[in-house]
Amino acid sequence: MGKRIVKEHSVRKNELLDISQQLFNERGYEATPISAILKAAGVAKGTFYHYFHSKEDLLDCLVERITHRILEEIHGQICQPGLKALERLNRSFIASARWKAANWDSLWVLIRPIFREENLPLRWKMNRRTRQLMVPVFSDIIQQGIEEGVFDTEYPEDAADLILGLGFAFQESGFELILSLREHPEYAEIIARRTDCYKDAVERVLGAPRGSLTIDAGRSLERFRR
Amino acid sequence: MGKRIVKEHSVRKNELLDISQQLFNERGYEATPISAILKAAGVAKGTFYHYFHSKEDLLDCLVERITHRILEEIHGQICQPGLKALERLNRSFIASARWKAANWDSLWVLIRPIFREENLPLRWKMNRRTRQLMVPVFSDIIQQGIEEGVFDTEYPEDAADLILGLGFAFQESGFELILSLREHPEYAEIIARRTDCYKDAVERVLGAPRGSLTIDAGRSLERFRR
DNA sequence: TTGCTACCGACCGACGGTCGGTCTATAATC
DNA sequence: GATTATAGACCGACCGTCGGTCGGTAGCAA
Repeated sequence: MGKRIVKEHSVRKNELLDISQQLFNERGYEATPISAILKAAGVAKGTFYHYFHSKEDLLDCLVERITHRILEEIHGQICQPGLKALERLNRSFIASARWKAANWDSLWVLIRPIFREENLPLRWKMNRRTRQLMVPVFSDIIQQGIEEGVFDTEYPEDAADLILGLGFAFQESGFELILSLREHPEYAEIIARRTDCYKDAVERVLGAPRGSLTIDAGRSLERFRR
Repeated sequence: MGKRIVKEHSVRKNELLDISQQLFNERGYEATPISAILKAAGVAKGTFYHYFHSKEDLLDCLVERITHRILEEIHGQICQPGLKALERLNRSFIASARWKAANWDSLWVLIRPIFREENLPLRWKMNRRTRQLMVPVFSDIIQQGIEEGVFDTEYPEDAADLILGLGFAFQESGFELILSLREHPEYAEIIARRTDCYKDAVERVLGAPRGSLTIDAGRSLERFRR
């Protein structure tokens, strides 16, 4: 008979989310049985289902939490009035990169499995949700940029969606390279080139002047090399 | 005691692949237990594992088969010598669309679940593999286009990858719209606009002249309306 | 005392995967 | 041509694990 420890609803829920996130990072979503979460949390099966309808519901909650944190990070950076569109766009790239860097730091050893195939559902849901949340933001920036005369595109909203899609596509193909960076250090060059290409593509899609954007994957890549 | 029907290796394997593909289309990959495949094929558990290492191995085989069929379709269209780069690119878009149209026709009623979330693994693997197979093809075309002076980009290979990624991103965001086309016929306009936007984006990324590409999602969309 | 909610854990059906073994078509041997 | 040997196609009972259920219990507040 396990001892009964009562906690406030939100406390326990966040506890379960924390543990799940960590385990998913370590082993992957599908490879992590609920039982492992229960054991790590010191909680019974029924308790889990008191907080989540299903395993997938847990994943959804996790995605919601993570994406909102990212969004807040970005919002904080670009919401100051008086910023030019280009500056806001660049800042959002930086904020996103910084968030990733911060989290990758705390995870580091655990990070690799995230990119491995088994975490596809998590990554996909995150991308999807991020897109939903970010399209209005980007759309707004692009609109502003058009008015400022630095961007040239017909439909800001669609352009926003395309850019985000482009980002994820870049990310996906980049992961494979990043993962094999240890065995093939020369890939670093390819990644750098590809990032440049991505930056260029975004500029072109937005009709922005060449070199007006700043995207550095370099920083966050350094730590993968060792 | 089931009767024992012996067939040639490749025959039985393709039979299993056909049945699996259909069932996956109908119910989704995860929601289709191996037992259902066995029942539909009139075959025992052991037989299945005689042909496939695991359920995921089956999925991989399926993806391999499908992607190669698409690639053949495209290859057949663009391999004729004497074609200009623009023509080859446009033809590959058309071939891809035609292949989809042909297959969507034969499935039609069954198509919706393919786009639903549960078939993510299949779609993702298909995209990934398609990208691997298509990058050299596109890269080649882009290289030719640069030499012909119609394209302007620094790294053909990276551009090819980005374009393909862009296509999948476009696809992903488009699916949601397509699925809700019945309830909201007005979305057709949005889809058309977005397709135009996508076409424009590809042109820009390639540095191709405006309006030089032809991508019609319209045709294949018509049948979704009813 | 009552009632609400966090919590428990035995239990279930379904699923992916294993395994020892059987049947059959073809080739080798006499 | 009959007999035996070999390979591999095929079988289905069985297993461990997983996601999910359910009837009930402990703690706390009114």
